Amino acid sequence: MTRSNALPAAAVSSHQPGLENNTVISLRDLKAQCNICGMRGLCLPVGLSSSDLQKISSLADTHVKLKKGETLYRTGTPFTALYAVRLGSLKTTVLAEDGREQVAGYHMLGELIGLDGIGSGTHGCHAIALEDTEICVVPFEQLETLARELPTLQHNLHQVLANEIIRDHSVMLLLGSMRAEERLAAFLVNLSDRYCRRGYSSTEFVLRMTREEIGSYLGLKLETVSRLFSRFQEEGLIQVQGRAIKIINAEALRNLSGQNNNAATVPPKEESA
Amino acid sequence: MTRSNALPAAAVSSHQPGLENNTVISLRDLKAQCNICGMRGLCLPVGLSSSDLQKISSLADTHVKLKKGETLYRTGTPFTALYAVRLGSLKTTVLAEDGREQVAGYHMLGELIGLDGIGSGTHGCHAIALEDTEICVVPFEQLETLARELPTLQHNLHQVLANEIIRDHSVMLLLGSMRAEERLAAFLVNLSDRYCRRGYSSTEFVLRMTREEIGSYLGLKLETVSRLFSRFQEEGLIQVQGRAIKIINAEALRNLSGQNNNAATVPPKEESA
DNA sequence: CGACTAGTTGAGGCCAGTCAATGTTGGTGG
DNA sequence: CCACCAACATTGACTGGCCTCAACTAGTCG
Repeated sequence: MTRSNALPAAAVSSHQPGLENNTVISLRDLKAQCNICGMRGLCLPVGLSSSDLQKISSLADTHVKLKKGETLYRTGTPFTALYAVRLGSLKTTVLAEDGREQVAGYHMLGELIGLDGIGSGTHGCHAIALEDTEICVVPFEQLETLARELPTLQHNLHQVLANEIIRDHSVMLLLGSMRAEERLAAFLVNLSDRYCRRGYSSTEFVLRMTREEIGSYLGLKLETVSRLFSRFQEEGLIQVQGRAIKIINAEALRNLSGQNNNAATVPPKEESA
Repeated sequence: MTRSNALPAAAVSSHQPGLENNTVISLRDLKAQCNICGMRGLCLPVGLSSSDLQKISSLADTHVKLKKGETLYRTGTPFTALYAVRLGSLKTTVLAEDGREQVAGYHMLGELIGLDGIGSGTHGCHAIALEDTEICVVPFEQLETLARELPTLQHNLHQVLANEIIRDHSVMLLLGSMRAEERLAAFLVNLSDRYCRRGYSSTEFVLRMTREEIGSYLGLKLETVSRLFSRFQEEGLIQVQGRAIKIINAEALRNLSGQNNNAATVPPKEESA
């Protein structure tokens, strides 16, 4: 639990969030501001002038590096900032009172996490890096202040929050009314879409999480997940080699998942898992 | 689909949302502003001066009455406003692409719904009255404008959004890792708490929804719900008479639901379902 | 009164969980 | 470099909780 307080010399006056085991670095010198950040269109929906982006990027010039397995924040720690994933990926997990833990979401680059802390002032879940990960820290108080000046930013923030609600609803639908094979298919389709949107292959990717973590997210046991991977392979839907996945029959997967791919009529929208 | 355009004479200039089969009435004359509305502390977390409240209440002086079964908004209809429940209750339901429908939440007086529409500009679920219901319409554009002037209101709005995310997470936990009896117990405990917070009995209340709707929300079939009600009664946990519920052994229910009632150490927070 | 909806209860089946044995992979230190 | 270990993954046999199908009851409304 060594807590790094090596704050950058930057003008960010926000209180340092409860980071653990992390290295805090300043990327000011690297000129890694939001307007040259590749994630710009994902993090904050487009529609901001470059001068506005300048203001935002000056907000978020604190960065954090996490090694695989390290924690960005924990349930109950004070909420002070939102976090944008610049590189890598994380899982968020929620805890039941009785100790049961469940993966609430997987987050990859360009996604904003920590939103659930706004309500109570403390984080409502754990965020743990699934691989070496780089995070952009956005002090929330300052974001709120800036949002009062920039209506577009304000609206974007509201959209990000509302999209998280939409995402949660689709997970509820998955958990509440889909069978195991449908859940796993939906999971793969979702990952595929998100990789695709980021310019990666939609058909070949490497899972960053264990079978158990997948199961936790989908409300299944790890053995069930493993069996389904094997079955999907037998049926020619995918090829599995450990965590390496190759999608062979995307259409069949999409049908299984309940999302007919004539959904091309619907504009693809950012939806994380 | 008769659409009432009987807008009140009030100064609300917002475009009328896609209401269906509803009567729109002005309560200006009834002086039913937020600051005398009994729901003030629930709707918008406290911390606003009375003059600020005045501004907000002038925003929300359009009211809607729904009869049982009527729709407040539908999936896909344009989002223009948030809705506060003044009286009665509603369910919201989400639709899968393949037509499957699932109850996403039950909302009673003092709760704010329609939040999910912010993201895409169209509603992401249906909202249907479970009984005769009165709704307070809060035009969202104007709310955003006002939020830029009133930091407290701005923050409250963020909190309401974030609390919805928290709530969804607890539903995900329920659906993903609890057994049928635990789910139903959690449902009853949740209702009990919410009635209690509103000054109603926490031990005797009347369900506003069918067994099927309960099942849909909990990821169970109606027969399972019915059987569990019977079993809970046999075991002396509750008394059931159709939709009338009397909780006999609240502690046992709470234990079943995974929320030990020593959770009195944790400040009870508003959490809808 | 008949038609309809909501709810209860029973019998049987199936999907996913549980338990257990074995195989595979990746990191570490000698 | 390889042996070793721990974590991760696969597969099989069996179990059980919830679903499905079905019959019946109770209350409601025209």
